Amino acid sequence: MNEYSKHLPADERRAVTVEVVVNLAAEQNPSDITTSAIAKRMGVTQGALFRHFPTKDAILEAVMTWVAERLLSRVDRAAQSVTSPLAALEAVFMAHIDFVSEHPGVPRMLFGELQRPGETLPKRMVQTLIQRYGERLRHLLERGKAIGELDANLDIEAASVSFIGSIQGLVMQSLIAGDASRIRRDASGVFAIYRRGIRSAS
Amino acid sequence: MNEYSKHLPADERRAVTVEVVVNLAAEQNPSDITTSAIAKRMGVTQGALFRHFPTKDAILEAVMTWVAERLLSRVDRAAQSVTSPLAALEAVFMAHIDFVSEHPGVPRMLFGELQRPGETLPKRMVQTLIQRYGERLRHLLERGKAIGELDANLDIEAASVSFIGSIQGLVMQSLIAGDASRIRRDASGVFAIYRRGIRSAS
DNA sequence: CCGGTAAGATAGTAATTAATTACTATCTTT
DNA sequence: AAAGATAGTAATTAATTACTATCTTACCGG
Repeated sequence: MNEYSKHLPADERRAVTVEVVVNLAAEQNPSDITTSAIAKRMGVTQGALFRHFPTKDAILEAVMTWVAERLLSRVDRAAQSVTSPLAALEAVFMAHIDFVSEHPGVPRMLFGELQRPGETLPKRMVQTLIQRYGERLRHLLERGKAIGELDANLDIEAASVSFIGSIQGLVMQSLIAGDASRIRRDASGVFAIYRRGIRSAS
Repeated sequence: MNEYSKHLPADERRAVTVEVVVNLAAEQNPSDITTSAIAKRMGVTQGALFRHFPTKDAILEAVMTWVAERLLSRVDRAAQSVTSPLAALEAVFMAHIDFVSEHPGVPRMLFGELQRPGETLPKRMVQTLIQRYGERLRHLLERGKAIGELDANLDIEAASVSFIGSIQGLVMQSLIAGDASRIRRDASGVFAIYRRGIRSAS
């Protein structure tokens, strides 16, 4: 009765599909994931996938929905766990790091989607996700500035870009080292520099 | 007698090929660049490519060599233009930003290569490039620490990752906005936060 | 227990990919 | 100007891609 049994109800099959894509993205270039590879990993024939999704892009859409829900809910939970904006930023950072440590393929999928030419739906979903993520960051940064916790002259936009960039840098480093566990190990050191860069002088 | 004329000498043809790949990478997902697309852009048939390169990967190798030479020489020149390590870091940052502004496809190609499974030669070349880049950064960071320009407790490794991450963050931001010129515009603000994060308290 | 249906298998399609072939056009050298 | 070398063409290859049409099986409510 595990998820590898044949003849799953359609919604469970779709859920399994999404998980498999996320797992495969951790192992290879996300844009090279084929429907055959997905089906094989599920223990199902390739054609069977199209019982549940009209196109491959529909699969990617489902994955993006999955990512957006999981990531944003974690980030929001982390932000609400503390009152200080600066502490909230750190909690968000670590929650994000936890997320990408568990799912190393996700940031690479997002980055890959952004590079696709034209206006695909999955690409739009990624843009929306990062935009919403950025709003939360800017909100925290503004609050921190207002209560004097962050530098009065802080460039909010640059701070938001740097925040995401710090995570992206950790992801890239783990790719070079070929070691996903590096992300978590180096995270606190990287955030320490970032914190020093944005907080008030006092 | 321009570069689009037919019947180029082999070395010129190879040089043009590399340039075309770099340009194409700015417009689409680098891992989706086909040999047909490269040939078409050059005004040559697809098969002609294989007169000058044994495989597609050989083309990518040539591109990586091109990138490594250009990027590292620019970075070294920038670092030598000033004596202060902190000023050198800023000069390197801006030189790197200039480079990716002129060649927006390059950081995406590197990132994409790193995601390929197995041990391809182009992938190894990217790892070597970034490793050599990191050595230069760590050297500057150590020097800055030694002369008291940078924070005495600075985590060199984290500072190196953050440096590259800051650039990666700018690249990602420009992808989301679909506007390569954003990289240059936001660069100084992002570096300002980074500088604040690493320099000594005084 | 049985009949209908949802889920999967089988076996295709057309398009695209990198790479190879036999041949031709164009330079270069003597 | 002849002859050899170099560079490019056009067509074709096998493999792989996303997707589809048809047949078969397993499950579930009565």
